[in-house]
Amino acid sequence: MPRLTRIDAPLFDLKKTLESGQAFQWVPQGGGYVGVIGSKPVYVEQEGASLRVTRGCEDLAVHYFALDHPLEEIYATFPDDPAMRESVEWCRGVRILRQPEWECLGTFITSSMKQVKHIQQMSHALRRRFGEPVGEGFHAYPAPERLAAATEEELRACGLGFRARGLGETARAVAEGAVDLKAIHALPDEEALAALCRLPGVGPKIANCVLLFAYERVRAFPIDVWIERVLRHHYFRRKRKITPRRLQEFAAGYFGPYGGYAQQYLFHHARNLPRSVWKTGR
DNA sequence: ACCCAGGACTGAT
DNA sequence: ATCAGTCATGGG
Repeated sequence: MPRLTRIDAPLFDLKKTLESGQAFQWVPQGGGYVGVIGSKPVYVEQEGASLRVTRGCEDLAVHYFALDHPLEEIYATFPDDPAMRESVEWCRGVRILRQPEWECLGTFITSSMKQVKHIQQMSHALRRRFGEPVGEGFHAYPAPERLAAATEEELRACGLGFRARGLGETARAVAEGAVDLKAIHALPDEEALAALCRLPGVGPKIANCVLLFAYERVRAFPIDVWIERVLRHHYFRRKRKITPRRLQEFAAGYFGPYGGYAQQYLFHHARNLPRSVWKTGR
């Protein structure tokens, strides 16, 4: 274990943040977590209102864990309703990470119709198989050039199934320069969403995840099966015919300028409720 | 053995 | 514009 440095991390919940289904690489170890930020192997653990991280990775950690996000101010913008209050109470301290663009895009392309546990497995398989070693047995997320050069069979061997084509083709588009992931930062939300949706294997849900988790578009509101359940259950209990399009419009207007944060809290809270909650009502 | 998962895409109404 | 069918895989 490398030497650790303490950094301030008020109003932060490391465990819930890393287990809330936005990043899929972190492995519990020795009371903390191990993973890779950029190209550095990192160990991080929480101790009260501070973090202890691998020496030399302090700045990386502050940026990656978004310790500068004003959480209390963000909570104050949330709508005041029972579902939102319960989610904030349970998820207090969860932060929306700043992940590298390609790493986030790639992993979410593989997320389609997969449970969080499976996404973690595929992500680790891809790193081990194609990622650059960064020391201590860790691997960076494989560069687009590397995945572009892989055959679809090799990608499928990592458990990707039908997602292999999307990941390979999108890797190719990025590697060839047909898409500039950095340039998307300069686009307004709608155009950035459209740009991502043009990539193979990327639709509205995955594009919104990437906008939220890599482009700091804290208003982006990805709607997956869980969030759809939450929205229908809490906000459209009696209405039967609500189209996905209508749900998306409601979310954009109702949850405000930090809708993405609200979404993440609703998502993580709902996923940790007992199954029996969802059996009745619906 | 079944069920479902942080969906996208295609082709038919 | 909606809608069903299809696409693979593995953990509960």
